[in-house]
Amino acid sequence: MAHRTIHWFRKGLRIHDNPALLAGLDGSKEFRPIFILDPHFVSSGLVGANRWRFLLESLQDLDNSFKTLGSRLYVLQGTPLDVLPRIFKEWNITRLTFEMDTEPYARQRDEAVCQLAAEHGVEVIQRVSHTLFVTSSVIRNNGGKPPLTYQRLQTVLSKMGAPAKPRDPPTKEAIHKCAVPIEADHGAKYGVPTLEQLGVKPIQEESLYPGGETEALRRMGEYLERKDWVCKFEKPKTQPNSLEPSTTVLSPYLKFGCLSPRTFYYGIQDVYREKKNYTKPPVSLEGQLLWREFFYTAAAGTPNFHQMVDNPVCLQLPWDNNTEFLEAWKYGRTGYPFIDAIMTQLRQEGWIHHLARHAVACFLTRGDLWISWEEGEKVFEELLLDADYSLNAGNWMWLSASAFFHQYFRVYSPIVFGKKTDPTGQYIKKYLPVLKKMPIQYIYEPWNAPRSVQEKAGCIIGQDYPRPIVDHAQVSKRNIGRMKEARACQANAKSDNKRPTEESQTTKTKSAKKSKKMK
DNA sequence: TTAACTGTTGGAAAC
DNA sequence: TGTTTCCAACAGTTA
Repeated sequence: MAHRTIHWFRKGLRIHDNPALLAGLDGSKEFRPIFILDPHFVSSGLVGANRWRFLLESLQDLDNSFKTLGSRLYVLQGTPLDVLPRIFKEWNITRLTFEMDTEPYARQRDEAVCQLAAEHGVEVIQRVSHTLFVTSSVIRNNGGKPPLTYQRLQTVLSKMGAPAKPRDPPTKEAIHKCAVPIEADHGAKYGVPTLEQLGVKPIQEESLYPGGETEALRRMGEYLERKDWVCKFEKPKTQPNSLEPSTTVLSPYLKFGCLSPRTFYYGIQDVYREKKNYTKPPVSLEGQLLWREFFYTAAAGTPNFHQMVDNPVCLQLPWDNNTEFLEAWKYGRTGYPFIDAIMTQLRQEGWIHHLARHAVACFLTRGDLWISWEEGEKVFEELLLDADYSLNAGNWMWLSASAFFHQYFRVYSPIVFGKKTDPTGQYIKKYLPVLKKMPIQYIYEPWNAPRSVQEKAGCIIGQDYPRPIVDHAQVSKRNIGRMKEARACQANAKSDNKRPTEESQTTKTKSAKKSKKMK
């Protein structure tokens, strides 16, 4: 039987290595690729202008690809649960294909969609291609629990063999034989909307990192050509504050699935095969893809991964509520130029280096402001082009020493850390032009500049640029103490919970004595 | 010539 | 994928 199929793009905005798309084309007499855009989502403020633009550019690129293959992308406006039943009927659909998504929101949505499809007699095909491995298989191979250390993940993966090889994009013939003829008013009815049409005001005039599969593959190719660089890549040695990115900036493309992780993975393997020596995970380029896999697997196997409460892997901490501090951090007004420059780059460009994320995340949470990592998670979710449920939550827990990472006394200094790779503060001057004339010996701590120096630099601290909102030396010390206390408290609670079962033979008074001793 | 002093470096430990 | 402090070792300087 020949199908009338729609392939539903959500992530996976690409035609290369797209097994669900290929499955949709197979055995179809009618085929339409769709994307569902919910305009109500625009006003939610959850997605910043830069990422909206990235998405629209990616859709435009997808539409162009289908054009050359003899079809078009159908962009439909509304919610999936409204749009899908309508087009099931209108187009007489018999089959729906899409890429598997492990995020809780997506799972819930897809479950409802599967039910809807069943009601309409529509067959559903899902394929995994957003991660290197099938997260549920990794979890199964680890005894039903997600690996919670990188080492453990590597052990489990070593038993699972290599990731599946990427699939070729569909041929023109494969599409041609089932593409529905495009109507003259396709653009008006199903075209990709512009930013203006969505009512989104751009932050930058042009995209520093344009969205789309074409740009993703170009960018990947550009970096893979630098074979020495690929083989010598060590993430901790790359710079958080270089004027141009010191890493690939492929993360937004992986987030939206403009680039297949498997295509990138095998691209890296090809380079390694040519050279004798190359770096190894976790610091290598391949290792970065495995970090992504690590957090995807952890998130897929942990309830409430994006929040502290009812999240079994997350340390429970008594964070402060402090709107004033949070706003200062969010808008780059902490008075620490290194922190403020990073937050400015994030807002303007939608991408900051991994270690820059470390610096500002540590500052917001356990280092300085003692504000919940969930607040930072929300800000990153809005502003990052590569904002990704699993990686965002996982890394925020890591940096706040709430999960995965526990050496809470390792605190980044908002003054010292940036100096190592940018002693003259070029990065700060680029993003905070108000400090352009500040002499380099004061650029990381301008409040120490004598009044005459501030005047000469045209930047009075407390007037043209804020005074530091906290004294790092003071608050970081206090926060380490709070962290120590919270961890001791939790350790006690844990052993108290365990005791009755462990010592079921002994009397209650004995265990009470013991718990007193421990304090 | 050398003991005493100063400053730098690097490694370990503490936070 | 931290930073600071402390101390020993060492080199250079001084009286």
